Amino acid sequence: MSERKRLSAEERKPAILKAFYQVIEEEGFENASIAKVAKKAGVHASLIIHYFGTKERMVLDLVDAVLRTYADLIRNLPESGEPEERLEKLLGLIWSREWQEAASFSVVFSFLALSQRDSEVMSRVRILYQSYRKYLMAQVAFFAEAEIISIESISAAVQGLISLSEGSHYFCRFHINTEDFDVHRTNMIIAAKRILGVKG
Amino acid sequence: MSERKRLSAEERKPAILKAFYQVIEEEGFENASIAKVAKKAGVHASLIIHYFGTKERMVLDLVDAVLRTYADLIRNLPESGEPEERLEKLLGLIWSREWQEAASFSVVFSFLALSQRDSEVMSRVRILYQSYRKYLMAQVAFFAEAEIISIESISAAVQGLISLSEGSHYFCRFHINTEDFDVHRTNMIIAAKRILGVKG
DNA sequence: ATTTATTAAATGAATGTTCAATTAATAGCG
DNA sequence: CGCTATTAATTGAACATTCATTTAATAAAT
Repeated sequence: MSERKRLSAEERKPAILKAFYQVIEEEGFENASIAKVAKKAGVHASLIIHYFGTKERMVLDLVDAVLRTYADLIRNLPESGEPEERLEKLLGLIWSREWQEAASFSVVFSFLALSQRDSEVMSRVRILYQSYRKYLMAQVAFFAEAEIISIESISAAVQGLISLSEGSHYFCRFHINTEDFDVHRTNMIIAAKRILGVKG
Repeated sequence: MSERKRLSAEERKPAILKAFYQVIEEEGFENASIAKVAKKAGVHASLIIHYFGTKERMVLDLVDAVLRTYADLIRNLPESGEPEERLEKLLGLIWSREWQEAASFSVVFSFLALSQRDSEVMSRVRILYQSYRKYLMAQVAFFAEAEIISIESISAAVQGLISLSEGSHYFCRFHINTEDFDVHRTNMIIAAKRILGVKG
């Protein structure tokens, strides 16, 4: 409840975006009005317009921020190390709690729905997946080269991996119980290894 | 542009829901107002309130309708036949165009986002997944019994299958090109067979 | 004659946005 | 240092629209 005021634009804008994110999480994208965001951020509604111009642009800025979270996760995936360890580390990270909780389900799904109508959002999401795909292609090629996996096609294996991980992260909440997360993780890593044809 | 009027409640309500669905698809859940739905359905806004009481209930009715679409797909999955054929048929149906296009991405994702705040929606979605899971458990058990697959745990395999299929249906649009759908389908069936340890 | 479908008109609250006013920090200059 | 001019952050009040919903009236079918 600190009544701090007079922040710089550089500090205020992220604070507003954070408030926006929280409002979406709590009340849904369809109910996240500028007035509510302003209240949550502790500023006047017109300040939001002053900084973002329109609500539309604020949405786009939040989309960017959320996608950046995922881009950072991908950027921190292992690029070096011995084949076996690297593979273990990779799968461990994809099914880590950090990935699972990188962003609110509610927010992400609203943005993915939005991507179907908004070509700006769509293209940004696609760029993200492209980098994920590119990274996995390189790694799977490396694992195949090292002969610790057995696959027919690199791109097919990568498609399988991405689909499994996305489905697993977003839909497991509906078909497993909350306390089964650890079991689920283990199961998914087993499934991933099967898709990759991990030897041994 | 037929100016048909005076439908029975039985006919009008689904017509309104269809219009609602279309408005969500075109303009997004957050912009789907009663006024727009009324215009699309060719009726007065107050008629919508008359039939559904509140917008909230109309949303819930549409959620039900969409979930019923998926429930019907699950209900029509094979329950009999020789093991090999049945497995092929099952995977073919999961990755059929019918499943892929069962409902609009935009609508489904908005509803899944909604499920995070609305316990009514959440419980209905979970019930659907439960029936999907139950069906797959029985089938996978059958395939294992017939020894055409090799798995450690039935529930782990089923979790893998569901995750793969969901991830594949919803996220493939972001990491593959539109014209690659057939290749994608093939790849996913291969991945599914690996998860199941299909022999031969 | 009664029920049912449908509209008309009006409601207050909330929407995103504009523009001018106000306050606080910063920089220039003696 | 201190005074002042300028810039930047923030608010206030008003805007026309749109929102979901209510109540009463009308039209058509039974």
